[in-house]
Amino acid sequence: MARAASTKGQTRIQREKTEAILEAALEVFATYGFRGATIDQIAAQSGLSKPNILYYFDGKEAIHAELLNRLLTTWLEPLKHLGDSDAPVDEICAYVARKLAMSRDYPRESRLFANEIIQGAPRILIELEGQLKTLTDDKAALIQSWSDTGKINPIDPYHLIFSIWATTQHYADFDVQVRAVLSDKADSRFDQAAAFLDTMYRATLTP
Amino acid sequence: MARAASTKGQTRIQREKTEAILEAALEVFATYGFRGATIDQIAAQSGLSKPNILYYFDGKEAIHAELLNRLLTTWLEPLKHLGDSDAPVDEICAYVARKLAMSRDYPRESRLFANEIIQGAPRILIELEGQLKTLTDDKAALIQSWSDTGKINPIDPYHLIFSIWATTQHYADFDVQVRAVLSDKADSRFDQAAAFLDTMYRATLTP
DNA sequence: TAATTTTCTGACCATATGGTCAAAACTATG
DNA sequence: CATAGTTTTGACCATATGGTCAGAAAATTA
Repeated sequence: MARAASTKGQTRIQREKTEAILEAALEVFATYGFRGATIDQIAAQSGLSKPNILYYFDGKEAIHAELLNRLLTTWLEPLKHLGDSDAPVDEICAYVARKLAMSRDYPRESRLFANEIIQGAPRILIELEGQLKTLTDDKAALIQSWSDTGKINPIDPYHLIFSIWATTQHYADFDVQVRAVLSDKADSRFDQAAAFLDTMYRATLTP
Repeated sequence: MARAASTKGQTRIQREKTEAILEAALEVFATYGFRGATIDQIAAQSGLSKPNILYYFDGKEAIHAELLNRLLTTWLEPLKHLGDSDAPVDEICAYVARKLAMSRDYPRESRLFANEIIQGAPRILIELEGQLKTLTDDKAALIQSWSDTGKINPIDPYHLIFSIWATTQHYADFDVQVRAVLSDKADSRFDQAAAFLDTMYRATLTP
């Protein structure tokens, strides 16, 4: 029997099929949210049969859980890299750039996350109150120390972080809207965004 | 027979029940998205029976369509009020404040909209490419003119608008996350946000 | 108050959906 | 290649869901 959630002791087929399912599920869950997605859609998307999918995962919930599980780590990665620096403004702008790049390169992951949060985070709230809060508190303290020592303008570190999340993820989550508004200028939206955000955060933070 | 989408020539009962249904539907659609929401949930929420709901609306799609229809106008209202001014920075900051107030006062509307956009805006894309784009082009031109005449710092007006949408709507759409991170400081989140955003946009825009 | 119209409901239907299972097909290995 | 183990599937089930309809209940009008 299969159904291994861990990556240990898996056969080639197990690894391949599990990945194929998660890849397809990411697409489907990101587009329709948990309740709106169906196993049949994931089956169609992955080219596997429904029973075959349920051979590898214990159900719809389990697939979704595994996706969220893998996602959170990746998602917090850019923020983890925010470290102390002699040039805090550059450090924060670099974080903004990394985060924007993630919206460009992993839009589905961003939407999966967004769907979950908007709908009240029923299956990830614990992680938010744990991992996410801890990490954010940590980095907010760092930013606060820069603020206190006059290395950056005095601002609320938490809301600075929120604004960075909001502005960068916007380009993944609201991509259709961004494209609709920019229409012919939409192709270079990520480069434009990078330039704008860099300008904005430099202006905001530079003492 | 009922099923009037217009507000004309309605009886008292028609008006009341239609509103009750839309109110309940807003709650449900905002929380679960279109595909995730069920008529039974709307029935339970509104205290009406399912057939009774379908007596007033031609189906799930029709309820959702009516909600989106009413929403778009309200939603674009704050941006419409952005007019020419001798103090463009104040004008834009006032817009930010209005938009943030909408997130505070109408979080469900914000989430309804967010759900729709994230999921690819299948039933509102036309409006985005029409009304929304037209209005945004209009206001972007205004901001550009301020930029050109040196009344505000030179910035990309479209991405400025995107950033305002992103940062303000974030407090409605990602409310659970904001609360989880701020925990005990969460109660005053809208006041904190107002102060932070005002600081950020003043720094960004003031020449 | 009787007739007429509007509103509401229980019972029902067709389809969609999450999930199961026995057996078939396939793979790896002694 | 035979056997043991793994993977896959068609057929199936129970429940959920969008929606219908004939008639009952309530409201309105004559």
